[in-house]
Amino acid sequence: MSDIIEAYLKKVLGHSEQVEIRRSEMANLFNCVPSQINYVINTRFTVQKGYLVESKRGGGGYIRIIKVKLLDESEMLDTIIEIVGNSISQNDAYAIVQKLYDDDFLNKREAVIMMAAMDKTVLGLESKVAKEIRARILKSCLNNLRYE
Amino acid sequence: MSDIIEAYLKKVLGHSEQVEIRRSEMANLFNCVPSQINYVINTRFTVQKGYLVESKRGGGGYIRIIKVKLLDESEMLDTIIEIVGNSISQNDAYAIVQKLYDDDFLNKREAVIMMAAMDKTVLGLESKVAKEIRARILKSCLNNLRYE
DNA sequence: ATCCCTTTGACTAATCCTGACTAATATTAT
DNA sequence: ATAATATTAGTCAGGATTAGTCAAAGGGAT
Repeated sequence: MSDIIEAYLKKVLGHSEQVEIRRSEMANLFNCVPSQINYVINTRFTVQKGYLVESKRGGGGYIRIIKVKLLDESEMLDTIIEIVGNSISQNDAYAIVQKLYDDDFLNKREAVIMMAAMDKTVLGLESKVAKEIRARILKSCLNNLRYE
Repeated sequence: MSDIIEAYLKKVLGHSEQVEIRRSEMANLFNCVPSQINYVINTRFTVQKGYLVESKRGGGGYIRIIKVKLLDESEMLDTIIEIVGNSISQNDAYAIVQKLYDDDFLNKREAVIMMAAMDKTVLGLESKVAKEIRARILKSCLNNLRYE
């Protein structure tokens, strides 16, 4: 079933940059529960695979899937994300950003922004928690730099 | 419906610095209750999105929406940092980043990085703490871009 | 028999719409 | 002047409508 829904969405995306659906309509169309649509999207339309997903709840709500072009560096980002893991110190995080800057993947301002967001005093909190949040921030930034 | 009203107002603001409406007339025009106009204004025309709203009740009453003008860069950053305060929701933070992008202070990648760092799921569950961390991240980023 | 992927549905969260009630301002009457 | 009335906008809470989460159950391959 998930494969069928995936195929349907990819067919539409074959001749269009994006597709916008109403979750309950899709569930009706394929005779499944609404949350299955979420499952398909979460497993088949990830950013690693080149898709962005936006949605809105409430009246006139929607789910929008957008096809994006992944950069050549996408695989390198996978490696770095794996290295980061679930926790990282400020020093280690800065070293990664510095490396990305040296390799011309980030420019000066981009590096400055990332470091500013991962600053020890900015995150506050107890060191262990800060390191976990920092890891999530770093991975989130890298994940969102995969495309265009 | 809210989207339609929003689009109408933005269209007028597209070729004018401000727009002045009469609430009941708008409600009539779009065939909705008057308080829906308030809803649209409160959710779509916030300071975070770069709008000021003035109004007057009683005879000859009105609602006026004003697009805020760009000041010089440093002063603009001060204003935004003041708006951020000690706590900010993801939606409001994104609106500010979007505004900075629209005004060409940030480019696409920079905006994407900042949003990625301030994502709700990235910062964690406890909403109150997340909002405080988000405010510190946003202010830190802006302050570090001041002299770049 | 076990493991991994899929399916399900109850519960949660976000957004929108509505209307009764309140508040401010202007106008008219005394 | 003051008071009463009319005319406007603001607030808020509840209901409706949509999507998200998560843990448990199902099912097929090895």
